[in-house]
Amino acid sequence: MKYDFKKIEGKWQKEWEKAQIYKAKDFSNKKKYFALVEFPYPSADGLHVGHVESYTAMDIVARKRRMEGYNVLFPMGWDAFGLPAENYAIKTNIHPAKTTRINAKNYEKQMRSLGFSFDWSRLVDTTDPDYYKWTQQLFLRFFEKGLAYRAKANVNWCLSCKTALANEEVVNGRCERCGGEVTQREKEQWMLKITNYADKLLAGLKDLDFLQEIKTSQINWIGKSEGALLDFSISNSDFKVKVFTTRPDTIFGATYLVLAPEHVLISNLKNQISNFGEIEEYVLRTSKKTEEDRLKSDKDKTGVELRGVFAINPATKENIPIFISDYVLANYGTGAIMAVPAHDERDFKFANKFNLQIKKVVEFKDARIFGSLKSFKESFISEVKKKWNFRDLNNKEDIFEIVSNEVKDIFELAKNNFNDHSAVLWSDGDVKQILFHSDSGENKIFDWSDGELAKNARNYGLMLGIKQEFMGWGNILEPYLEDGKLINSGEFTDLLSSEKRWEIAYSLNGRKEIKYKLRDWVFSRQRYWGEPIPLAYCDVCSANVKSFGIDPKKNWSEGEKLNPGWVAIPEKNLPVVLPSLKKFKPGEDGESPLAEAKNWIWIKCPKCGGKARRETDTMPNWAGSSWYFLAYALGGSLAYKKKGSFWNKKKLDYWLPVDWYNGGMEHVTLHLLYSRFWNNFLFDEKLVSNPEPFQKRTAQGLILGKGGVKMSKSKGNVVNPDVVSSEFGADALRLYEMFMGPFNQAKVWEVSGILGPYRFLERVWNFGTEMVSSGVSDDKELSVLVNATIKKVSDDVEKMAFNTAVSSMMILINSFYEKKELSVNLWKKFLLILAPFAPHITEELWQKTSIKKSKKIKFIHQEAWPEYDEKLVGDKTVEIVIQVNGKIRGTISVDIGVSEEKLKKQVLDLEGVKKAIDGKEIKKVIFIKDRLINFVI
RNA sequence: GGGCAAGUGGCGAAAUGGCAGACGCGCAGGCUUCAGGAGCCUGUGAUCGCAAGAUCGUGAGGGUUCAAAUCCCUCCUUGCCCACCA
Repeated sequence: MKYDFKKIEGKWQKEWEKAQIYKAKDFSNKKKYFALVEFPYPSADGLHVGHVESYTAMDIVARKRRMEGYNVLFPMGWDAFGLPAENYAIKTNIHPAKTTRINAKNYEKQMRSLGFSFDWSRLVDTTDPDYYKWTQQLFLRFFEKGLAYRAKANVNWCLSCKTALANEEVVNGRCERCGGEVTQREKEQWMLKITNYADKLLAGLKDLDFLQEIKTSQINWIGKSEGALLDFSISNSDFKVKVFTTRPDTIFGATYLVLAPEHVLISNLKNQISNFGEIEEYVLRTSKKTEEDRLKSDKDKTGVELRGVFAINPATKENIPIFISDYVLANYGTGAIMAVPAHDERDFKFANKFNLQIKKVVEFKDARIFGSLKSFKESFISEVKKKWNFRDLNNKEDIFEIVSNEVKDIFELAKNNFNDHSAVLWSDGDVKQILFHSDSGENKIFDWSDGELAKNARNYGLMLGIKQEFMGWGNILEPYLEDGKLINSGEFTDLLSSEKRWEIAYSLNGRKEIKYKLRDWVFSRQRYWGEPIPLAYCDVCSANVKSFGIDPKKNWSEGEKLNPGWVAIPEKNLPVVLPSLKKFKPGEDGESPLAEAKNWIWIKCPKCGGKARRETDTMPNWAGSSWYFLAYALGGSLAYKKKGSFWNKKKLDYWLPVDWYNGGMEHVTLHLLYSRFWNNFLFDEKLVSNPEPFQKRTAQGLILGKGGVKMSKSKGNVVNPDVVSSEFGADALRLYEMFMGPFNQAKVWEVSGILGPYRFLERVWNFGTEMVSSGVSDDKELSVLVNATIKKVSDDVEKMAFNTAVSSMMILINSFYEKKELSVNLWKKFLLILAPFAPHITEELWQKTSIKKSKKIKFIHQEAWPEYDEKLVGDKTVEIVIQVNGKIRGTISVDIGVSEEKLKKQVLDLEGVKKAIDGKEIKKVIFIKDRLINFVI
């Protein structure tokens, strides 16, 4: 009988669907397991092979968990708001809701045909008004608690289209559509105060089982840094400049200040600045700078000095110049820095360009001693290696380095151990000496604090890449960025910079301050195809809030107090449904397309009954995906479409947190951070019981097209999973994607690669239909191998080492073929471990074997995951490697657990070993039980 | 410029201190077949050798170790993410 995957796959997909075996039950005696994959944006192109990779992996996990007796929730949905649907609508005038519906249907069909065990009854769709009603309601919570506020933020602005652009629409600083120039333009927008949660989002990571690189990217994005705020007075003025620095210990080396071009001090000091015209011009120029220009000017720092004014360094009391430059950002820290060119790379570059004083205030704590290997006798090298941290720097001159503060001892040792080459040893530490053994046989010691002598020493042939500042002469060539010993620092001189960092700050009336790179989340988009922001603006209420201040009788929420005039649409009027429009294009003046819906905009103010205008901006894509996992737990569309209360904390408590979340590496910063932020906030609002939504998070590697490049329509290298599965079957496609390579690494799609897994399935089919019979009893060797494979596959799935799991099953079927027959018992175990990977073929073959069916259990996917017998995993005998001096001279097969003595006798009698040892004395024997024996001669 | 990965046969890769190249693709040969982009079997890192076997071999160089693809140092290359974050 031929392996007819088309017939088999369709048949079982229908049967499973009929029996509803993947439906998750709220509450159960079984332990729950929530397996989550990122829900896709249903594009017109259909499913991508990258989706298939992620879904197959988690499908395997979900199926295995069910077999292990868990109550599993493995849901799917549509993250359907987005730019492509909107752009398509602009082009064709077809409503995005319609295209979305068609695309989603196609996605569902494709996913079903691949046999994923999703619980389709819980499907969610972010563009469903019944869904985004809750997205809006949750947003209003942020608003009511004062976590949403209006502020000016930059948007990408196309000068020729006169519209705001999404980041995706800006390509190399130009508009994707018309190729016009893109600049930044300020616009008032809604912001979410994610920075309030910066600390929680950082601390919360600690106990989570995320891949380390994912944690790192979250940590870096939050970017916590601890610094000091310090005041610099301005000479002849009452104004002060506050600077933020992480290195207050270097303040004695602060030789100038730099302000961001937007800094208020500039206008405050207008009358005292003699070159104000020049300053104004610079400010104007930088404000016009596009992203592109800034990239170009990366290397070359620009700036202008504020002439006529000076700041006073609070540590040295010296007058220092003030500059403005766009390398200082207005919206980080205080928008002003103290520049320490000797110890900061950017300040160093700037100082060199403008010829400013560079003052060194920190130096290396230990001595760093360099020498040339050729200069010293073996005895010196071996002695030094024993006592100190010796590193061979592997320059052509064989330079080594020792980091130590025992310079004197090392020099003492060196004196007596010269070769007769010219010898070199130098140090930049406490003992500033150079030992030198000249060609004429003379030993000389130079004190290098004496610049002249040291220069002479150099002429003897000492220059082997010595950095000049180590020698204590000449200019500083590069800044020293690390901690070390303070110099030129008043009372703190000779103390350690790391220990005195805060003391120095406090002594100058500074205070500690924690800053984050993380900025508040710009939550407005000037777009049609997103959730309307459920707020309205009312002039009367604005005046009321402002004039009454905080009047408790008026019942103003925090958000309404924070944003005078802005009032929430009441819950009973949600959802605020997107009005249908004729034109979807963003407005010419930077307004959202919704501003064109004249009938929709004007409403009765929910607060005072007057005239109010709706917010016309919509929410960003990230909104709907910030809580979709909660919607699944709450029952999905069936639940949110039903009247009555959708939010059910008992269900959330049961299912959350997500036990395992897998998705793309491209979403491990923003989406992950945003959804953790929402969940943390909902926890504070007592709407959920865990601050952290995801217990474990992993990521798959990209699947690339030919030549290792990203798959894209324009390159014509997109692989359609439908085409592959109609030729080789869903099981073969699933297996191939798991077999391709390490799950978390980027992999290149190779058409011919699928043949291996396909042939494997054919072999499984042929063996199962022809060579398994009830008359055969368990073969001993095969029992052992089946056991080992169960263990291997069980472990590998947990590690996401799917490629080696598949290969171990290939090895197993190859061994079955070698024996030419197999017992039903072992065959069933094999089918069970293969079932999560290839659900259809295993179901068909399972049904063909003589199995007991019960009312409850009809399918292989309802059976229990096979256990392995630890005693049967290994063989009774084991191959031991025999080495002589680390080289392999043979192997020997012995009983497991054999002792060193016994093995030694046996091994030394072997011809090959005798020959290798050649009668020499055995100095040492290394014996690793059941692994290896190594004779050192 | 910064951060994070990764470099192993003709190719995808395995081995995370203990027999480098499992498993698969491709290739070569054999069996079977009217036929095959089918199935089964055998071989397949390089060099030398009829063979047994020997030597070399995991981006380059060095170090630690009885033993290194694996750990440490320096450098090179590629990919991804981020752009002056004090």
